[in-house]
Amino acid sequence: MAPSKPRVRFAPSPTGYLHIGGARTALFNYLYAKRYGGTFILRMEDTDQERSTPESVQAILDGLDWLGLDWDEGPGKEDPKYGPYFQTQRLDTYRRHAELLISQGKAFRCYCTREEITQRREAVEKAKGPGSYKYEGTCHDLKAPPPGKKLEDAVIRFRMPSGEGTVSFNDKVLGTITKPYSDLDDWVMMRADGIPLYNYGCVIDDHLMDITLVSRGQEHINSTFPQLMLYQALGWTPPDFAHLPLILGPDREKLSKRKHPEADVMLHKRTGIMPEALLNFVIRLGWSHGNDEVISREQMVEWFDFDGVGSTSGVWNPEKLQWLNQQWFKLLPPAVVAERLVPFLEARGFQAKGDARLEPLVLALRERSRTLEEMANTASIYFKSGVTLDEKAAAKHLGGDSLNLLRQAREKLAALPAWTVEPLDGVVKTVSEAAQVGMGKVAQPIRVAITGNTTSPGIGETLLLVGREEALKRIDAALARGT
RNA sequence: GUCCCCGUCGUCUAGAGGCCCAGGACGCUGGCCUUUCAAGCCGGUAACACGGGUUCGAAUCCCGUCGGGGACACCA
Repeated sequence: MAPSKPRVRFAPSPTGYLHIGGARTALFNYLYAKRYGGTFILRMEDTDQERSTPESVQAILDGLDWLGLDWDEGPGKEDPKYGPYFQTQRLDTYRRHAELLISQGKAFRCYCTREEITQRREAVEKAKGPGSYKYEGTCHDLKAPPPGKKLEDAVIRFRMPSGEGTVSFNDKVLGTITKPYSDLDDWVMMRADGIPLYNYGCVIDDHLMDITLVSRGQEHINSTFPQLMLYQALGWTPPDFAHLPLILGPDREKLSKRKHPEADVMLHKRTGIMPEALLNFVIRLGWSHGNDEVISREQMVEWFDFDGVGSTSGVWNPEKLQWLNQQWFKLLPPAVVAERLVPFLEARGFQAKGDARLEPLVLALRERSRTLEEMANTASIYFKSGVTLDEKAAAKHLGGDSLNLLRQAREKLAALPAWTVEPLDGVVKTVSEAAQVGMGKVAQPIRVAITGNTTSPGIGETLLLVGREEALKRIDAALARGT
């Protein structure tokens, strides 16, 4: 059903970090391209001179890189046929097409100043009449600059066809959407300085780059109509469109950089969410495949299509994100998780790289942690020297009889030929059986002594992770403290 | 204000006229397991916005109401 070789794109404007909505748009486009053997293009819409920065370009590249969303064409992967993928490097092209449209009477130069337009708009809005402001057509039929104005002062406006008419398109997720000409007006395509505006540059590029399907957020639905008018004026066949449902913040408003810190993709990297989990979470916001929840990259590629995309906006759900992260802890090879954990450990001042305990540590903690940050936090007691005892825990488990049991366990532990899980756990068993008490009576004092607290992985595992020397040292400290 | 989109458990969703007095997942919660905490397993909680139609039959189709969101720039 899909075009045999779709060409899709992700076209962010580099005005800040890569945000979640953008990441999901990129994901969907990426998956669609992969699924149908097409091409995924990255195009930088850097025409906003005030806000675009090289740092933002880098931030977006870094974000996509972290998520593993690699592009086939774009910055660093130029294709000679399509030219540069930064809009500011394509200015000639926009100018050329604008001149063509002017010569055909499909666009015109407008000399109204920004101030004048703003004034008129405000007047209309104040009047509280029905409808919103529409350009009055002041410069519609000018053949030359009016007195006191120069050709270079003019912006270029699109000329809406006169008369009745409607524009419509069949959206791949929303179905047919129609709008009457009367809702549209002569919009600005290009500023006097030759910088194209979104609706203009976007169309020119999408067509010239042979884009077959434009998938973007639903906030762009209304801009599709003027864009369609442009395709028509240029005599070009428009691509297909697929408008994605929005992602909402906890306040149920569109997830935005301004109001929602969680909109920053890299924030999640910093808090220890893994890309597999973030992608998994984000794809389930607005797309589903039956009852599947935990979905791998391979399955996404195999299953994704726009017919699975829903039309209702989804609310950001941090609990589910964390749950998914834990699922991925358990799905990924321990070595991979360990590698990702290292920077978090190092940030806490531990020399973790190359430590042989890393993988056992992941194995022990992945069922008890939802983020790498959390894992690193609970891991810190295995890297520190010595331990601070929790008062309540010590009071409960390091008194009288418990101390005796701990002493017995300490002797057996010290005598062990091999410091591995089974014999370690065996000590708890032997000591408790000999003393005719439950295993908890023996395990808890040990646990408190070596971790300072009442909760940890299994005693054998914990002893192993702390290490023979350090464990005995901590037990001795606890023993000494009790006497 | 105008235009556009949307409306199934608190949240993400399955559902494309009878399989649904609505299924899964997160969360919350009861139990089991158990040397602690988790994890796991078993169970519970909770929804078709409302009102009219159409139909033998509607969460599914139509209309209206209400509610939510988005867009209305020489930003993208």
